[in-house]
Formats: sequence, C-alpha cells, structure tokens
Amino acid sequence: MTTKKLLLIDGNSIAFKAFYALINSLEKFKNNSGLHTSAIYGFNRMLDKVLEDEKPTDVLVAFDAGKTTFRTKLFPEYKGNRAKTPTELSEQFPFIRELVKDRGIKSYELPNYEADDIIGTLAKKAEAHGDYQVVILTGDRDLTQLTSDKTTVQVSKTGTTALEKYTPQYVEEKLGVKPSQIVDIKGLMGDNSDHYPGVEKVGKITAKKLIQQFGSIEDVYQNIDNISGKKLKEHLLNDRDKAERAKVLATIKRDAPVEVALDDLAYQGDDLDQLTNFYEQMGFKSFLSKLGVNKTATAELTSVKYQKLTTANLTELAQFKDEISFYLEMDDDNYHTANLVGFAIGHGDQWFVTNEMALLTSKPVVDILSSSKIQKNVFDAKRTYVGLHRVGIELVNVDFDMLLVSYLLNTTNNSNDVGTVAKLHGFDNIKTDEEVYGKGAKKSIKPETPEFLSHIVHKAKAIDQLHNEMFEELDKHNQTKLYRDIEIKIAFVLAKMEITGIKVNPQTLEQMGSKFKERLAEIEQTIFQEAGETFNIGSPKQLGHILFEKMHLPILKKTKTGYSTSVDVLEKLAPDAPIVQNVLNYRQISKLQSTYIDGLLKVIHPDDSKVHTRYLQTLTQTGRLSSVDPNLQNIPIRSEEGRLIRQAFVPSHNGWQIWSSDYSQIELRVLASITGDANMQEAFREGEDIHATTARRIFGLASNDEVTPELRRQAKAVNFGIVYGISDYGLANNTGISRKQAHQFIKRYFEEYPGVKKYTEDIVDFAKDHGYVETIAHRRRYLPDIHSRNFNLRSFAERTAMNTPIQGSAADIIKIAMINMMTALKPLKTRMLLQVHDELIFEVPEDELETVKKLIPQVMDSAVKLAIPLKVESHWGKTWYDAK
DNA sequence: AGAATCACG
DNA sequence: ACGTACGTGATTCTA
Repeated sequence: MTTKKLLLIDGNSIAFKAFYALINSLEKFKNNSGLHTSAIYGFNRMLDKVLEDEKPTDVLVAFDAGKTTFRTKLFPEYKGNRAKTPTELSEQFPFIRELVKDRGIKSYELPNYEADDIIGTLAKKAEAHGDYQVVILTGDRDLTQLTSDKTTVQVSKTGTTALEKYTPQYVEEKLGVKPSQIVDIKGLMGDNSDHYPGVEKVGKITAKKLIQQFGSIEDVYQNIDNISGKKLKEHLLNDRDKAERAKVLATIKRDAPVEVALDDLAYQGDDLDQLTNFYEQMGFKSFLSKLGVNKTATAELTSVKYQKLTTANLTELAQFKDEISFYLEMDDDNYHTANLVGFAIGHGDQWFVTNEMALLTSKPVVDILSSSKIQKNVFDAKRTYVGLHRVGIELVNVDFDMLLVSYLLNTTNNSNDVGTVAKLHGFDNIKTDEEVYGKGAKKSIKPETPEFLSHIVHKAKAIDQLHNEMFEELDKHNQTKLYRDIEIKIAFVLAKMEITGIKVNPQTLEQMGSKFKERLAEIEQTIFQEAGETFNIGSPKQLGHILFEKMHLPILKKTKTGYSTSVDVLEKLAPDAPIVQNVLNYRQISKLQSTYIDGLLKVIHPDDSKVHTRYLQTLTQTGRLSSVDPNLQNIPIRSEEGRLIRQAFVPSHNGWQIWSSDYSQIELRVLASITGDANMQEAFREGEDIHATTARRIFGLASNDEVTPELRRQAKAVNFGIVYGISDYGLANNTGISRKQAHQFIKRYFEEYPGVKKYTEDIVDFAKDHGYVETIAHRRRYLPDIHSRNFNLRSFAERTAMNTPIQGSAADIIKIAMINMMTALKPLKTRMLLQVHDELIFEVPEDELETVKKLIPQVMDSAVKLAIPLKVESHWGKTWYDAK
C-alpha cells in the first residue's frame, strides 16, 4: 500500500511547451518592467492543474543544468541542430525558478545531466522505496520509457492544459511495445529532433516490427540471420554502432549522482507572501485572485456616479473635509499655455465634474484646493500646480501624485496618461486620452459632451481608488522616503522655477541671427563652388552623393540608409578636401540658427520676455530631469560661437546678476563613495585633480612626474568610460586609441582602483538577482535584459547596471539640494531659475551677492553626506555667458 | 514616423 | 564570436 505520491516535473520541457502554446499572444504577456511572462504564466497554469488533479505529497521540478552533458561527450552533435532558445523565453527561466520556490516546491539541476536523468533516477529510488506512487509531468514523449506499475507519465499536449497519461497498458496499446522497449525502437530509428542517427532506412514501422519480433536491439543482432530482406539486413549490419549508440543516448539514466533525497521533496504548499509579491510583479491578476488576495477586485473601477457641478450644487463640496481627488484637464501638454477645459473633484462615491471654468475659482473649490487640512490626490502635481497658479489658486497639501508614484515604482513603462497608468496598476476599464480625444492632427477635445465629463471624472476616480494600493507598493519598494522627502517636494520647487522663468533678450538673438544668416550665405556659396553644383547641404543624402560619389572621398562609416556624414567622419576627411571643413562650419552655424536663435525666439513670451521651460520629472530612466519647450539643458557652451547664445539669457531686473553653481566631478565622487574604493576616495579627500591622479596611476608615473595634457585627456576618457560601464571597444572607439591599448588602460585602472572593479562585478550580480538596480535614495531601474541571451541587449543592461546608480545618485543629490535651496532662499530676493543636471542657475540682486556666495555652495555641498566631500564651484556675471 | 545629426550633462 | 560607451531634446530630411 503506497502512502506517498511523488510528482516529478520536467521544468525545461514544460516551460518550452507553455511558451510555444502562447507564442501568438507573446506580446500580451508582459509585465510592468517589460519582461515577457507567457511561459511563467503557462507553467503556473500547468502546476495548478497537476497539483489539483494529483494532490501529490512530494514534488520536485528538475531543470537542465546546461548544454554539455554526458550525452554530448558521447556524441558531440547531440541536440546539435537545436535552434537557440529565444530571448523571450530564456529571460523567463529565472522567474520560473522563483515561481517554483514560492509555490513551496523544490527544484534541482545537476551538471552533466538532463532533467530526464534526474527524474529517472528519483523515480527509480521512489519505486525501490515501496511507499511511493510516482507521477511524471513532461512535454517530452521520451520520458514514457519510465512508465511502470508504480509510475505514470503525463505528457502535456501542445496548446492546451490537457494531458496524455501513459500507463504500461497505454504504452502497449499506443506503441505496441513495452515501456522498456521504447529505447530499442529509438535506437534503431534514431532521433531527428535530438540530432542522432539510427539505422539507415529504418523508421518507426520497421523498428517497431523488429522489436516486437525479437525483443531488443541486442536480440535483433543475435538473430540477424533470421531477418528477411537483404537490404534491411545490410543496413542493420552497417549501422550497428549507430544503433547501439542511439540506444544509449535515448536511455534515461537511472543512477545519476543526484544529491537530493526523497525525504527532501515534501510539498510545502504556497508561500503566500512571496507568491503574492511574485504575482504582483508579474501582473498575474487571475492567479492573485485565486490566492484570495483579491487586491485588484477592490481596485476595479465600476460605473462612476457623478453630478455635473453647477452654481446650484457648489455648496455640496463642503462635505469634503479630509481628502479629495482632483483632476484638471487641459487641451495641450504645455500647461503654461494650454487652455483649462474642465475639472473633476470628489472622493469615494461622491463626484462632481464640469467644463465651466468659472467654477474653478469659486470659493468652495478654492477653499478645498488651497486648504492645508484637506489632502489632495492628483495626477501630475507640478502640472496641476502650474495650471491652478495661472488662475490665482495655490494648490496646497498634495499627498498622492499618481504619476510620480507610478514613475518611482517603475520607470520603464511610465506614461503621462491617467488611463495608461491606471491600466498598469490593474484598472482595465478606463480609457486613455488618445481613445477619447484622438491623436495628432485629429485630436479634439469637446468639453461640452457627456463623454468628456465622464472621462475626466473617471480619471479622478482612478486616482482616488489607486491611491492606497500604490502607496503600499511604494512602501514595499522602500521608496516612501524617496517620494515624500524628494519627489513630491521637488515637483513644487520645479513648478515655481518654471513659473519664474528666465529672461531672454530677443534683440541679442536677432542680432546674432542676422550675422549667422550672412555667414551661412557666404559658406553656402563657397560649398557650391567647391562642389561644382548647388544642392541641399542639410540633406545627408545629397551631401553624401557629393562627397563620396562625385568627389570620391573615402567612405569611413555607413548608416542604415547610406553614407554617414557625421562630425567624427567629416573631421577625419577635412584634410582631404576644403569643402569638408566648410560643411562642418555650415552645419554648426545652421544648428545654432535653427535650434537656438529661431527656436528660442519662438518660445519667448512677449509679455514678460521670458522663457518658461517644462521639466519632465517622470521621463528619464535614471532620475534625472529633462527639459522641453524649450530645452534649457542643452544651451551651447563647448564652442565659443555657440556659447555666445548665453549672452541673451539675462536677469529679469536691472543690475541683477546671473549666478551659476555646479558640482565638480559629482559622478566620480559618487562613484568613489559607493564603490568604497580607498584610492579614489583618497584622491578626492586630498583635493587632487582626479584625472591627473588617474593618469599617474594607470600610466605608472612617479609622483613628481609631470602629467602631460595628452595623458590627462586619456585618463579623463577612461574615468568617463568607467562611469558609463566601460568596454575596451567602446573606449577605443571614443578616444581613437587601439582596442588593445584600451584594454590595457582598463586593466590598469581596475588594478589601481580595485574597489571600482569589485563594484562593477557586484552591481551586475545584484541586477541579475533582483532584476533592478538602485540609487542612494532607492530610486529603482528595472533591467529585464540582464538575462538576455542576446549579447547586445545583455551587455547594454550590464553597462546600465553600472551607470544608473552613479548617474541616478547624482540626480538624487542635486534634487535634495534644490529642495533645501528653495527653503534657504525664502528670506531673499534671489531666485533659482534653472537646473542643468549638476548645475544650478540663479538670478541675484547686487545686494545679496555676498550672502549667496556662501549660502548657495553651502546648501549644495551639504545636501547629502557621502564618504568624501562634495565640491561646488560658482561663477556669476551680467549674463549667463558671463557667469563663467 | 523614423533616421540622422548635433546641442548639453 | 558576438559588436557598444551613459542620460537627454530639437531640427531637418526622407520615406
């Protein structure tokens, strides 16, 4: 009498089956971080079914350990024609293992053996033990050879969860032989999919006939003279080696050196906490609800009952005393200039919505929005703040910003659209703006329609309902402080900076513009003469034709579509033909003209002569800001001609100064701090020139040797390379040294800065284990490609793993500094105007210059406490150009 | 709409 | 062997 039931699962083959069963909906199975989840999903569905059907007492999932096994040693071509496992599947394997663990199931793999052999060995042990009944779950018919009185083999059929159950009787009915004879049949016929041959011209039918007649391969050869058919006999004799080898290859090992004991395999059942987390991470709603942890059910948005807000029911708003959710709709992304077209306000099941914008400034509405007692839930606090500010309302006490929280939880798939974000967090039935308003030229908002009112009230309700759940997520990620102490605060700091704006003198730009125009006309004529014809210099295609087809200059680089004519190529070609230098000059000036002269002139507000950029707070993957409409983070500085553009950026009051303070080497200081590298930290503590010190170290100079500018330049490139997640190829490409030399530099670098080397290794391991990396403030970036089989994708993810904590921590630091700065500047007239990643720009009245000289650097360098000090450098002058 | 180019940190 | 530096935005050309 058996008391125990052992379930043995062939992990790889079930994962493959699951993956190919769902191949047509591959892209529908993706989680927040872009990971494909189809095989994980299918695998779990299969687990559910078999656990339910079989109710095992003990379970093990066996995995293949790697490509090489004793079979490949015996026959190197074994499985040699298998296509590479697609990335979309291989990236899922680590998660399938995690799933198995969270479901309370042991897994095992054994180098040199396939999962089959582990299963065969354990099944044999269990049969010998006597107390066990064994069930094997696989996608591979080969395992049916293990069928016995005590062991059934269940093979999953493609495309369904249905299983084909093999008992000894079923094997005989279906195959006409005993389970133990399956390997003899395979020996004679070989196996195409595993890529090993048997006997020539012997297929399924002949093999079966022979084995039925004689019993085994050995018996066939014993009785070789009794075989009818001259050709058959000849083939059998010729391929005897192959047949015997094929039988060995097909035979599952039943005595593999498996280290797990039967006692270790008790089925523990689901680890609810872990499994809930896992399902949430995967976005498995149906599995979550099966667990009874039905979080999404509460989040599901049903029909929203709402009233149209009018002067008549305005007083009903007084019912909201503690908390409201609010959505302000605008007809364009640029909230500095867009029209306000409607708003929705409410909480729980009380909702009000309107397109009558006069009601926004009515007392009951203003009282709520500017109340410090009533908490506000919004989507995009900065946008909402600026929008309300334009009608004279100050938004106070924002608790939940759904856009920000969603971004912090996962930067990858973040969106500015409530509907899209809501979908990411479990709401299925909310429309996106694009669905309601259309897109591109066809976009049209019709504020008077019921559809419009319904849409924005749904958005507000989604914010209201997701608020607790998303805060819980944030807490689980250990990101609550990041949100409350940094992100929500910086939103208002940025809002104020954007509203303040920076004054740009249009006359300065126009004067520069007319000079550029003349220069462009001159250079254009020269280029046409040199080319012998007129053409569009701005067209890479036409320019390529002139340079490479007509003038036959050497083709150094190609793009997808033709010849590359980028700066690095043209600089190399410049000595060959004078036209090239002229093209470079033309390019440079036309860039300045179109982007910075014409571009800026277009966005100067005529009333205050200022530009009001928008900082995108939820876009970058590292936590940096970006700046649009206009982008004030890429105003020229590197070339003197371009730098002149900065003369147009001036203080908004006469006699004031433009002030600029920047962190010196912030990324390398962060690197020194988080890697803990003693040598690099020493350099910063001693106030050394880090690039010179690096040069001394990697080039092995004595302490009194002079570091030539060239050596310093090379060392600087290596320092940068390290921050970007270096490779010899990349370094070589970017600095013009040979790859071999680059390799040598990096080797020396890691010898001199061993802490940095260890960090680069550790951080990649961390990313592989956790699927993400973090900054000092727990900002997270998911890196699903870290598991990719595709070298490019994986390498990119590895470099990102190294770079993101550096770049992102630097971003954290300046954000903290900005928040502190806003407070520190409260008693002053000095205003913070711009942020350019490691630099802050201010306008300062003359009489506060002495104060800010100390104050601004002090606030910046005390933002965080690192292992080494932060250094701040400041410059000021009557224009941005002069602040140098 | 996407590619190429070039502006910044 | 594989083939690349990290993070952005604006403009222009081209399909």
